[in-house]
Amino acid sequence: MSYSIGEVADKLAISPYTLRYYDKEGLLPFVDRNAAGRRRFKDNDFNFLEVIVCLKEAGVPVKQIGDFIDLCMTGDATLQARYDFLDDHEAKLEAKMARLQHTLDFLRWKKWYYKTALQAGTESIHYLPGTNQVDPAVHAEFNQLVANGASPEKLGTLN
Amino acid sequence: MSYSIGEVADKLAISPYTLRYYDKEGLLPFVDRNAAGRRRFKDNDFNFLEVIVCLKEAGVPVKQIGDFIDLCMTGDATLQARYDFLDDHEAKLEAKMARLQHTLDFLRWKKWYYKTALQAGTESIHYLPGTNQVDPAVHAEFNQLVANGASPEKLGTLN
DNA sequence: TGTTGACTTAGAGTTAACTCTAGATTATAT
DNA sequence: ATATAATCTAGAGTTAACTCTAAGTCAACA
Repeated sequence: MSYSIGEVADKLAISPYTLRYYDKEGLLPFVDRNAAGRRRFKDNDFNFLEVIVCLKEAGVPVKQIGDFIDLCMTGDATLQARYDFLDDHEAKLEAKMARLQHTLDFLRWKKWYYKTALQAGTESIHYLPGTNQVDPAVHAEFNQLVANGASPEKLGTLN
Repeated sequence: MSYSIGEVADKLAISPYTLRYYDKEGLLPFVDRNAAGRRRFKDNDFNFLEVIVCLKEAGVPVKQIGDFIDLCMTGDATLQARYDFLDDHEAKLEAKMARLQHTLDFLRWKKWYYKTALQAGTESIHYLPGTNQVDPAVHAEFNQLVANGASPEKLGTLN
């Protein structure tokens, strides 16, 4: 079986423009052309495409994805380099996910901050007496609740 | 205590250029100026700044962060809107982290693919006999190993 | 057999988020 | 007192990743 650029675009939920852009940037050297010069994707090409989509999602720049595809086209001499590339980006992705977990924790504490303000009808319950400045103890109070076993993803939930 | 733009930039590990850009985009309406027109950040401003940094990390566009800051400056009438904003972006971040987890799983399976190819000295051990196409059963084999209790983050590790 | 609609290329346009330059002012350190 | 460093604004420049336009080719259907 072979597929047109439009069919592939539909399957991957990305535009034909984007696929042509990737091709221009050297990400799709494996794609065949028919007699009229039109791209014909093979079943095996989806193995490459899912790697491209994965690396995109991982935040790898298009240019570097091109480097990886180059390695793939070169053959067995680059197996180690390809492994190292993936190993590197696995570590980067793990680091990013750890950062995002902290971001999520912060978002949940802020939701709790607003939930309690909402219940009081005013944000000023979190201020230091007689000021417009947030009492640093408020965050500590939230952390205390979490330390005592409360679920952070539930603490800030309304109702 | 008050802080110059350079001191704040150092603390947050972002450039003064970027802070001025954020100010231009309306993210820092709370920052005071001294007699010479220079920005003076207060201790309480760091509460706003850490929200800005958090939303940035969560992938919220600068313009939308500006909308949130506007709500903050308006007062208690916007408490619900601010809660809803954070709730929305919490959900989006959770969805993103789930996608990244799938991406990480894929990266690990590909590492295993190259680890085993490396041990064999050639990628062709994963091809269908007599072709240059990857055997779909290879991925199933990896999933089988994981289902049998192997750790995905260890399976693709060298040594 | 014509007429849609999908495809081709080259190249221009867009957007977000910086990042920097120029020219002026102000603060700090000998 | 003076040189160096930090700050200011307005506005220009950069980069990545698309996104689209124009002008033409090709395929499928009534």
